[in-house]
Amino acid sequence: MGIIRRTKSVDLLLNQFKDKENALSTVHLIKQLDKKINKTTIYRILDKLEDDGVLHSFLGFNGVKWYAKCKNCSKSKHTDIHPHFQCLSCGKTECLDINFTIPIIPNREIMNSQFLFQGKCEMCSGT
Amino acid sequence: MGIIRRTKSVDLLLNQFKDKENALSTVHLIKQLDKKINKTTIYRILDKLEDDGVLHSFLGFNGVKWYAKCKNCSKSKHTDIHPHFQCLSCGKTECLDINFTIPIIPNREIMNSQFLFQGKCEMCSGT
DNA sequence: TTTTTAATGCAACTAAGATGCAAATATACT
DNA sequence: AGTATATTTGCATCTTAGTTGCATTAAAAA
Repeated sequence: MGIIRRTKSVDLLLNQFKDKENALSTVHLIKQLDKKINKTTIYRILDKLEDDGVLHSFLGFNGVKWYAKCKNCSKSKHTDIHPHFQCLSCGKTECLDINFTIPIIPNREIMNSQFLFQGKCEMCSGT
Repeated sequence: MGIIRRTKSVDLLLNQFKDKENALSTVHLIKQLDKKINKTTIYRILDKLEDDGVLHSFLGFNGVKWYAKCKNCSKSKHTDIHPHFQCLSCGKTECLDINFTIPIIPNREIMNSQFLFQGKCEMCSGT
């Protein structure tokens, strides 16, 4: 369905992703925008922004939904296929700049994929 | 912690996985074993069977937890690293017999991974 | 058979997300 | 600008997966 009107709430949400390269969870966004946007509205706008190819989403290891900016996607055509990474120490969750190819599996048509890693991020691995 | 006692409930649950190669969701198991085992018990036993390396779990695209038999795992050492597949038509969810290697990502220590695909299974792809 | 200890059921709770509807607001139209 | 129209929003309520505490039950050990 996508975004039709440029509302205050849409701008507030988009601002959260500005200048930030890592992913943001719904839980985080709801907490962050408490008193400013109702959580129902947040869920709805995120949904629409994903439809529009502005954001993409994935589920973290605990089942919470995360959103991150798309780079080259358009309406209903999410072309970014990359793994996501969650840090066990600091919780930072991000897109990895690694191009993953979907394997060819005999007799099966693959239409969607998700690659998720968990471990210690650059900051927390202490290198 | 793992399974210590061989109870009726443990047997009932293990029976669900007998002769079945595909994964089973908690939702399915709870429905299936309704009136026989309490859902809390189901969650607890699944948890323990995973600890024991009998089953492994993963989250489906909708955030529901799935369990499948392990092949070569032991207590606290899950060595199976393979993708999982969910059929959009029939819902069948299964382990794919494809060995995936975790990529080396500079400065990041990867401790856990998940590969999930969605599409049409052998039956539903109409080949 | 008794004792010990783990497993179970139950009720209540938590938390993410969805839904229906009336009120508010952005955009189009004149 | 002022009004009409359709989309958004907030709110209350609901749904559903999963968890917790505790008293009771049932394995296994003594």
